[in-house]
Amino acid sequence: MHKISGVRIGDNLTDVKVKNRSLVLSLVKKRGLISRIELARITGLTQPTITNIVNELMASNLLQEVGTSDTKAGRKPILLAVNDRAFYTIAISFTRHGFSVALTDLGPNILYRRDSSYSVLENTEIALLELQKEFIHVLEFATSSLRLILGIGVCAPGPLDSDSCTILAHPTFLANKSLDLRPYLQEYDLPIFMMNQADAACLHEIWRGEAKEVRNLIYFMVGEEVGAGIVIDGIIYQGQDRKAGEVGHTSVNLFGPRCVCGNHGCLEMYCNTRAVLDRAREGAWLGKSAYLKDVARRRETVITFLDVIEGAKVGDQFCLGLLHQMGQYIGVGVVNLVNLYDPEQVVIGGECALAQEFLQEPVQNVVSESLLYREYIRPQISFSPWGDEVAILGAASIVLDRFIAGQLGRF
Amino acid sequence: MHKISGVRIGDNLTDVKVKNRSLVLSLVKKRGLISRIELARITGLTQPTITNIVNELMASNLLQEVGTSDTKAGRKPILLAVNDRAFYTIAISFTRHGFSVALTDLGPNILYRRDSSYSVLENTEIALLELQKEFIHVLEFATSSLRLILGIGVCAPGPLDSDSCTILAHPTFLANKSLDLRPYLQEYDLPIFMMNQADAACLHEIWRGEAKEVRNLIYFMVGEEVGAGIVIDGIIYQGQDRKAGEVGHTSVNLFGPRCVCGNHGCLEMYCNTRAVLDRAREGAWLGKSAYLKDVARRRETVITFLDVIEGAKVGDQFCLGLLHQMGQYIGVGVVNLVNLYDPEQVVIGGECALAQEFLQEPVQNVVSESLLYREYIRPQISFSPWGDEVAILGAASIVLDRFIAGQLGRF
DNA sequence: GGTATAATGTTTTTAAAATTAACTAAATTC
DNA sequence: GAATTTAGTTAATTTTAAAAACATTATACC
Repeated sequence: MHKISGVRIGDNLTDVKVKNRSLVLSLVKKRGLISRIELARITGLTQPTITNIVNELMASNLLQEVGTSDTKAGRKPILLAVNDRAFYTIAISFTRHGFSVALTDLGPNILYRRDSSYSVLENTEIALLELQKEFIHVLEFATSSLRLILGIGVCAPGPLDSDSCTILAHPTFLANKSLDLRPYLQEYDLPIFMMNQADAACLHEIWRGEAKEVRNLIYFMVGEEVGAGIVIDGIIYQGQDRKAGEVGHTSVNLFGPRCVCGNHGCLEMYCNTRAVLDRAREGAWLGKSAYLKDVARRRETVITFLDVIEGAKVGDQFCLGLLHQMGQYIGVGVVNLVNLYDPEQVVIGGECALAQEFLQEPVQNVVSESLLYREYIRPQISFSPWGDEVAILGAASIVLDRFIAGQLGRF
Repeated sequence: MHKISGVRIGDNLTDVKVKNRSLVLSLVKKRGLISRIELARITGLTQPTITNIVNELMASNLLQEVGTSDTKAGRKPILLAVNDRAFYTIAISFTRHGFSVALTDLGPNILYRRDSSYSVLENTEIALLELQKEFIHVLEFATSSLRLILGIGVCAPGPLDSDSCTILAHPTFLANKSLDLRPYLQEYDLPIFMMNQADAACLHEIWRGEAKEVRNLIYFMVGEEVGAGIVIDGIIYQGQDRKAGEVGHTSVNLFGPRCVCGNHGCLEMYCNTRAVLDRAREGAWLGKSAYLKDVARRRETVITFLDVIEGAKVGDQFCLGLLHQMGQYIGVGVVNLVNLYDPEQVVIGGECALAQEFLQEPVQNVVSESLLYREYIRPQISFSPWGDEVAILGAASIVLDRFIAGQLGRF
């Protein structure tokens, strides 16, 4: 059963200690400000135990006392907070169009960031050498705190293998072969952690976003790719081989056209931004949307998702219709996910979240009409407000997550 | 965070003890025969710790020494086994057509069983009084071991509320209102645990079926209902409100006809046995199948799923076609589930499993052609061999599961 | 303004768990 | 039949959180 060679599955006293310290640290991180007595109440641990744990974490410079809060009577509780500057991470995010390297603290706040675009890079090898250069640039910026860097978090669309630090396939030109990133990120021998972009973004929502205290969460990411991050009992679930959450390639029209993945009528074919833009271009071409036709002519460039949102904002009926339809398709995805996972909350993220004001209603309507157990459950559905930055913050959150889980030493 | 009033989320020494005893007991249960030294190796606990735990479990009569096994040299390891007769459970299974009450041991082997059919029961109240009668019958059979009964496990199709021991809705006539079973199962004040039938069957596979050592499992149940049991990291996942796994009501044809649930083109509309039988009856009526036409005429009764299987076995092309198509639809479900959950194994159960020989190939073909990450992962797909008995064995497994998890005292 | 009260947080002692190290037991090998 | 190998146990130790007593710091009320 669960025989993972070298991993203890039985518990001993050290495990108890590690788990309780993780628990306290994560509670302080998620609550922001919290007193010892409240920690004791929430965890069920005794006050002396909390005092001891807090003392240790303060000795490691991870926790700080920051003022007091009020009570009706009696001694005021001392508020504790995580010292975000205790440790740092290197965050690397690959997208379809380029990559970014950043230095973040435990916030994770971005302290320094460098972006590169594939468009100016001739081939994969040149791109990776560029990555190496940018990585070293960031390390140089961090020079005074090098010892405090916990590790490197990498996220990318498409399949990865975190153990071998390899991007197995990438949607744009990097994809020619599987890419082992280790040779390019060797300085200081920092540990590398990799995750799918949806899972990484999900970790960001869990650690400092909209879902900090959610036990069971689906982070539904809809952009050029459609995928999901899954949180079960407060822990991200990636599947047996870290390939879970591919909701974009579940069939929602088994009689529909074949997707590039081999499946028929994949959800992604209906609700990703590319599908919307294909319809937008057609609408512009056929003159169904005066706004989009004008954009296409004036800018002599392709229409973007932001153009569609802009069109909707100025009242263009065709753009409004496009987003309404997109919302309905997203709603279908939400219904399927909720019927399968019964989460407490669904956070909708990715580029589509920029169109929240136009998507919210159709999504909610589809859920109200089609969810199997709508009489009994009503999952909270919200949109991520984090925009583009979620990619790099997600990458940083991978390291943060490993650190707080206690699998990264240091405390 | 996860503040469940009254539940400790921090760990202490007692938690370690309970967890390690649970772990040892579950390992012996799942392995069948195992020595102390192997337990030590698998768990990572030391030999003295295992000795202590085993001594305690033997003192509770839960473990027994049963012979030795061989080694190349040295002392032979003493094999340990769970004493299935140490404790008993009452298992109650509701189906569309009736209910069963049984006494089982920890095997769980069925020691005594009584079945009732709704068809001879006038209304819900009479049915529930019948349930009470049967329950008392079973208790009378168990009279000498009453003290050793751990609890009552109940499974049913449709939504339940385990906390209030209530069937919220039932597909057949019991459904008129939500049913609180407590008044009818009060004798001896046994604890009652309820679960959806797919989840219960899944627990059976985990504890003594085909998936005893699987970390991440999907039990895909296809019969009149279509649902799934989900195992994540060795533990059944039921969702925030125990409504997860409703794969039968995920849309696989969002432009398709409306399902009774409100959603469009639900998977259940394509691959459940009723859908197959509708097509079978039509085929018999239109004379597309000589075999089925003959069955319908000869027996003057409706065609059953077993008839279709029988037809396929004697080479009837129409029946073969029906099952082939059913296999393809099941395959679509499997692909969607695997893309979402990335399990180690998928067990296909329910009435459809009787047609394994005809379904296996089309299911596997769809998976080979449509699974997103077919290059990287190859989940094991198998059919449950447990037939009808899985319902009552599943109900018993609910209690077994709670007991071994340590949430049911006694050890 | 001083005393009772209430709430937070700490120190000291204790109990309970698994570990370590040393040991016993039972088999094979030569 | 002695050396070796493997399984299992005993006794002492370490480490953890709990329990009980205590210290600190605020409000309330006369």
